[in-house]
Amino acid sequence: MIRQILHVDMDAFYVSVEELLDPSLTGKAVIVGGDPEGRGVVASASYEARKFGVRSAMPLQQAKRRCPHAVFIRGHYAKYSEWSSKIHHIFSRFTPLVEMVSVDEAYLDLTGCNLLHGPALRAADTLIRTIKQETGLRCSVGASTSHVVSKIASDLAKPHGLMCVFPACEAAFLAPLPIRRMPGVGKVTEAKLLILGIKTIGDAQRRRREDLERQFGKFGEWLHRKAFGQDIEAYAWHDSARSLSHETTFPSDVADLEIIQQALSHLSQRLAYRLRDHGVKAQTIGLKLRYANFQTVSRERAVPQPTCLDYEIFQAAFDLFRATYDRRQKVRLLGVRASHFTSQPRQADLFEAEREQKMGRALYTADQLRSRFGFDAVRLARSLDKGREPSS
DNA sequence: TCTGGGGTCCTAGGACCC
DNA sequence: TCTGGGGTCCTAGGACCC
Repeated sequence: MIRQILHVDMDAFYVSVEELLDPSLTGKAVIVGGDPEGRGVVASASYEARKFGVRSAMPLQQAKRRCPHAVFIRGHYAKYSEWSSKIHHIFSRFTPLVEMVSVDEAYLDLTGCNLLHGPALRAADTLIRTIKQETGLRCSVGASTSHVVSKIASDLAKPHGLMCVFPACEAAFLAPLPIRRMPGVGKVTEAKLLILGIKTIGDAQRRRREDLERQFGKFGEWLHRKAFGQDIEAYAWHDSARSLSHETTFPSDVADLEIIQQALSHLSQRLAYRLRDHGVKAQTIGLKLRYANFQTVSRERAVPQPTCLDYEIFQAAFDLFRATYDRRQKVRLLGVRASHFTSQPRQADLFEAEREQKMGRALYTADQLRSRFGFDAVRLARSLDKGREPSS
């Protein structure tokens, strides 16, 4: 049976949701990301803003220079998730085999669904219309026999388009495209490939697999296969997260230990809250530290006992910080990461068990409040900002 | 130009064990 | 005294994606 894979990509998703929330934005240059004077980057830009050269991941200050009249919006991320669920729901009506790769992107496996939805091209067309009709959102779709090809096709179809690559045409379709079009080939890899004379996907097709493998290891073998539009596996698909993290970039670089401690505490609390929400404990806690000069270091360490407790995570993160920090430099960013999850209960002596139970009760109450009123409704002592009343 | 925040995966060296 | 080889785990860093 011939595989039928659709890749669906929402057009300017965040901006489009903002337009639904506030129709007066429609047709304007809109940039979601935050304060244009701050240190953020563009998360999503309307097509009107893109006319001025504004792109995703561009520093907001630069976007402001290119498009001074744009409306800058911080972003309503909870709303984006809601709309993402609505879209997911529509996808599920076409096939049970839906892989949401991010809030605004999914693969649909329609293999064997011909009787239900007709040929892939028709099914894709119906899908685009249904989404537009039921949500007001627009999307682009790629259709082919594999994930890579459909992904690249939907990219070329943007905005609001549909591109179908018929069976046995995959390699010929890919051949003329620049190698950078291949998902997984970024700036760095592109540069390495160019040195070897691989400018297009067709160039990669003409190399011997063994040569690519010798030069690039596992990646070389991967590239050779993908260049012909072949997927072995659908996706490296995990239903549970492998790591969770929070990080923050300060509005301006910081040397004050008090502020650093507060930030680490706040990040630890957010992280712990999410670990409990996922029902897991972390065996490894990590710290990310970016200096003013953008030099970035990370440290991680296995903790004595798996944990999901605010204070223990903070302790671990702060220990790593003290062992790592170079006092001569100011800090731009701090991050805390948890990984190596276990759902196993930990062994604790009686004293520990009692303490943890008390702690657990307090945190349970805090979590309840947070899920109703938002994370910052409850703050533990260390991250209470000086001179500011806690919000509850 | 001045570089977010949340993730995943891969590589490579060293420790450690058999 | 000089010296294996393989396997796995841990940690740090980096490329990439949205």
